[in-house]
Amino acid sequence: MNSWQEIHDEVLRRIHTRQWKPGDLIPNETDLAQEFGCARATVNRALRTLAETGLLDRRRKAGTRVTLHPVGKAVIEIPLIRRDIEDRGARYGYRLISRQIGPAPASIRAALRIETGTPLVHLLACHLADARPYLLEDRWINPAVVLGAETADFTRISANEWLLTHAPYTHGNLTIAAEPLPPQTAAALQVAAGDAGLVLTRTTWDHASAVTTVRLSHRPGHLLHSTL
Amino acid sequence: MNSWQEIHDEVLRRIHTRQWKPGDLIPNETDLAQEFGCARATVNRALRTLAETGLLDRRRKAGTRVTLHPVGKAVIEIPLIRRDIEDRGARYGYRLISRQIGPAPASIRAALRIETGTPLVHLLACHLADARPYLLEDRWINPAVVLGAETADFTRISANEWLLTHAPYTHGNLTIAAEPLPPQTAAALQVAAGDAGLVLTRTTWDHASAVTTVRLSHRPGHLLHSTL
DNA sequence: CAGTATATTATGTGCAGACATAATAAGCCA
DNA sequence: TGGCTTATTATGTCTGCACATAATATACTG
Repeated sequence: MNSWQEIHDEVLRRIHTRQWKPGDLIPNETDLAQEFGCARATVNRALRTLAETGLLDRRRKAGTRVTLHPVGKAVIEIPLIRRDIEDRGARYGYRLISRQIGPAPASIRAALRIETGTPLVHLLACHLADARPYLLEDRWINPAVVLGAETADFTRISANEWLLTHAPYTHGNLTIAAEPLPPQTAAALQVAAGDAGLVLTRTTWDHASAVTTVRLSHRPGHLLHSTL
Repeated sequence: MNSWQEIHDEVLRRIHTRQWKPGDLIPNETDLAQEFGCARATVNRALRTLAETGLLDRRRKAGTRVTLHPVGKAVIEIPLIRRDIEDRGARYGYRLISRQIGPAPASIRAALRIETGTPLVHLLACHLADARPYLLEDRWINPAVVLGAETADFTRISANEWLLTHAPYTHGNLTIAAEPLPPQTAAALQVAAGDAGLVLTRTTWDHASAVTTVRLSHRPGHLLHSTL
């Protein structure tokens, strides 16, 4: 027992078998290192990893205890839409519906924390799986931050793909909602208006500057999948 | 520059400023350690962390390169429902609607990979925020794995809460869908049938044994939030 | 020239020791 | 007793070194 993985698994076993119950204080790193016959750094790596997954609570001086109410963390991977579709075994297709440059409505300006009058690039595009509408991309790009956004040819390459290589971001946020699809969206997806669709809204930032905000509307029945 | 965080940030900066572009091979750990004036282990920690977030691709002997198409990873935290509601500043309430023990329908048996005839505990309960329905919990528990599930008093404590301290799990999965809420669900949530609701379905396992599967139906308009 | 054995190389990990840091406990003084 | 200072303790991290492991490049052999 001298690899951090083995120690990780052993500690996990003790938590699962309730040898160490939620709320319990577990032995300190030095003692565990002695028990397992390894260096303290090795124990540290194992416990740190478990703390990152939320199973352990660690505080200097206070010690390490088993988390009382662990919060499950589901990681949702958000791949390139092309990849997403191809990974499902379908042929990828893309069609630009509209492209405009001009001022944005208040809701978009608020999301991007941008001043009135700043012109944005607005794109509406449909991603197809086996020639059937798969999802609608409604995107606003801040050309003041993303150089070349005004001149890029979005009829050939999707903004989703173009931005990945032309507009790095430092952070962002994502909201997931179930919404009755509005008429225009439903029409583009070739479904009935008002059907329940999964809508992801994502806004990304480069430090303090808003890069882009996008609203991805999926067809009714679409599932988002993740492991715990 | 001798902490792994500083090195992490500096490497991140070089990726963001495109000093190192997607697909580029970056210097090896030994060289970076020399450049930054620190130990190789320190560089390793920084690069390993970046690789975990998906920004770097590392392979033995082949070296480290900037990921060509980084996959965004959104972490969705799934807290105890009580906490979720209380964190939103509302008063938590809970009401058990029904409790039955018996055989499960085929769809549930399939999800849990359980044989015909195995009796399961079936619960239907409503979680309230400020006395208003917040979400409906439709749960099936495998009492062969979860000791005490048949006798626990679910009128006082929600299964959501009880299981957390009585039924540890090793892994599980989660699917997120937008669905028109069926009449019974809508009635329990006091909304119109057919409205678009966000439905999370979660199944958890203890090694090879299914622990429980649950369907959480949110009120229309509910948002799931996450950072990138 | 094809196929296999061997060397090389970059990352992955372990160890012992040291110091840093945060949080608590103990001691002290008014 | 209340509030401040000081010791103690567990985790956090860095260093220098060693060896393990995987993937690739090179040399060799039939």
